[in-house]
Amino acid sequence: MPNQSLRPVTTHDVARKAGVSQATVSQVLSGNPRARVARATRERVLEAAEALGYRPNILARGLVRGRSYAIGVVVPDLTNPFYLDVVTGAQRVMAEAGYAVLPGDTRETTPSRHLEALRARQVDGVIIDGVGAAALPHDAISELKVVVVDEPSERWPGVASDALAAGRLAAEHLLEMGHRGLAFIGPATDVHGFRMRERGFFRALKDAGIALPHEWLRRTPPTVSGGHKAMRALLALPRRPTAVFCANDLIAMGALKAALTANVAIPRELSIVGCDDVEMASVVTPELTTVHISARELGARAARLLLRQLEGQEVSAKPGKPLPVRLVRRGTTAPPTEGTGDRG
Amino acid sequence: MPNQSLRPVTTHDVARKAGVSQATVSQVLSGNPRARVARATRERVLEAAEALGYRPNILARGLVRGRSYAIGVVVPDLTNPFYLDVVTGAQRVMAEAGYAVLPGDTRETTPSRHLEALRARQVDGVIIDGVGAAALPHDAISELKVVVVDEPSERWPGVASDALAAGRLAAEHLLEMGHRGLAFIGPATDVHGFRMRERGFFRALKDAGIALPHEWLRRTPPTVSGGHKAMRALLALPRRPTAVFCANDLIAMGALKAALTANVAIPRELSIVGCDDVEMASVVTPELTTVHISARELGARAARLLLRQLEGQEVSAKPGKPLPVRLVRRGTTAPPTEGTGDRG
DNA sequence: TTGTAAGCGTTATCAT
DNA sequence: ATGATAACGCTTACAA
Repeated sequence: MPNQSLRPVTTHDVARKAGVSQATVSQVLSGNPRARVARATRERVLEAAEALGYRPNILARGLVRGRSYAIGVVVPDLTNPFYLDVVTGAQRVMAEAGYAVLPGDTRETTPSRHLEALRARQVDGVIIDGVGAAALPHDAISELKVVVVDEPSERWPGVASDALAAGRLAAEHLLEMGHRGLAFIGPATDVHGFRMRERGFFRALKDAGIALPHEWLRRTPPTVSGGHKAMRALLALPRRPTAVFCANDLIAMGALKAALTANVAIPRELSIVGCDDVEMASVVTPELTTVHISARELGARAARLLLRQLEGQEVSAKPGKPLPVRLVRRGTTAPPTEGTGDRG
Repeated sequence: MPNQSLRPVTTHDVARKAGVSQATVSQVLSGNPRARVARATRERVLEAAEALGYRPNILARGLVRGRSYAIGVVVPDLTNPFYLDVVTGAQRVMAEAGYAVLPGDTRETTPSRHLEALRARQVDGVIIDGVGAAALPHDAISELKVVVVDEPSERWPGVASDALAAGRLAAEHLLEMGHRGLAFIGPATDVHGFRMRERGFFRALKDAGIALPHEWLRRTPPTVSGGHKAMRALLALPRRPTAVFCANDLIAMGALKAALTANVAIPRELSIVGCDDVEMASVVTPELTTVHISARELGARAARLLLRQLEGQEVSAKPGKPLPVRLVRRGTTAPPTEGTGDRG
């Protein structure tokens, strides 16, 4: 039963027990590559540490090394499973490297304020996703290694999903099925990822020679209730679209709910496609057709990129290959039915 | 533009600028209540700090005070919105008190290992929810302030929801509607909260003089896919129940999905009630009848209790009043229909 | 009222 | 190969 006392075991305790100096203990235990310690001594130290139940004080280590071995992850909404997965993905790779992750969202605070708190904790870096990093005050992140997700930047390196393709895939799927009366629901935002999804969608429409009446472009927060409201507004219109692309699955599920509640047959009368492919997308009924984006992989990539920086490697801000996305056909899309929707 | 250099501003820098000693700066800036500093000096220090953009190094402070001002929260699965909300609730109150929260789940690690990592980070305390704290090795949490959620313990203080009532409420609702062929889907677990939900349910059945055939008691992981599988098994039985209580909403939503997929009319042929009332419960179709438990409040209470301990107050392990729960009637429950289900 | 100094648990640079 | 020793940035007696 190691460490009966209340005071945590320190290198001094280990040193005393092993009959060596504290410095030697540190050499052995800190994994210093250039540590030249006699085999026998090392053994003795290791044993003593084991026996006493020694665990290094990461704070103390951080103090002298000037790092905290912790990073922050800032997302708009942890309640959105997509962002949660980004965090989870990052957490897994950071944990392996011995880093802690401080996740936080900006629902009840501003990104700047959040960054502020993170810096007070001396985090070594941050991963920023979906909060419009470009608009951040320059000094909010000085002294910090940064990786941005889904947002090109010449200040910081970043990782991205192929958001443009996501929007295009959605549009092409609907177009191929024969839809011509297309609507879009998405947030009014400066968040690059969302803008690209939107742009991809509209470009594909344009390429197909299709225009979208302005009342079929609905702005709404990227949440379930946002999607719900937007769909209700859409359904109240004199002319209804035959299909709608939602900028994320939360919106799509809210929209689906609203449509179902209004007794609109999905997908017969109206097709819906989402984006993200969160778990719930295949739990709702009918199951949501959506564009799959691997949030965990995105988070993992961001973490690896951040790690490279933290380890002192120079990392270019030049964007790498975006994470591929793919359409997942499920139950909320079908060819438009004769006699329903917009007849031009 | 404060702090152009790369080196973070320290109390020394502030001291130099203000023309006082570093110790005085500390007195002013550390919020020491017994600090006796001349008004003029204090002003000068504050100004200098402001001008330089000083921010205290929480790690260094922690090192001398012997605390890290960080806590851990351990839950089984952050992907479950219920647990996420517990974390969020805790995070809000901890943040106000200047504490960071390190959330983590035990999907890919054991609680012990996780606690281990947390201790290495010198967290000051942990909130443990849903991972069977009772079974934790005693020394995994020595030196740590602990609050357990939904688990009575004479070692640690805790907060709890009224899980017993949750199960009972579900049963009574079904019973009142006239159901007699009742099934249960829940995890095989030693997690107290789940056991109580189950016990509350079965007690109410017993009080009503109703027994449940053993094949209608399905054990499954508390996840969507777990619920899905369990429901499929239930539907494959020669005799089907007319209603089923699921130990949480994830199970319930999986079960609902499976039933719908099998063309079982919900709620006409089969009633389903869940537990937790996560956001998605009212997004699926039909909307899930469930028992509402305020996860955020639970997390907030746990945090406040932990805070009290961290501030040195003795906190008894005696359980307080459990967080009340309430039934939310929605679309997945209805009286049993003649001619369907178990006719005894 | 202010400054000096010790020390928190480490790491890392030296002599030895 | 090992042990003093000086940081790291801060708090907190204690001395002036």
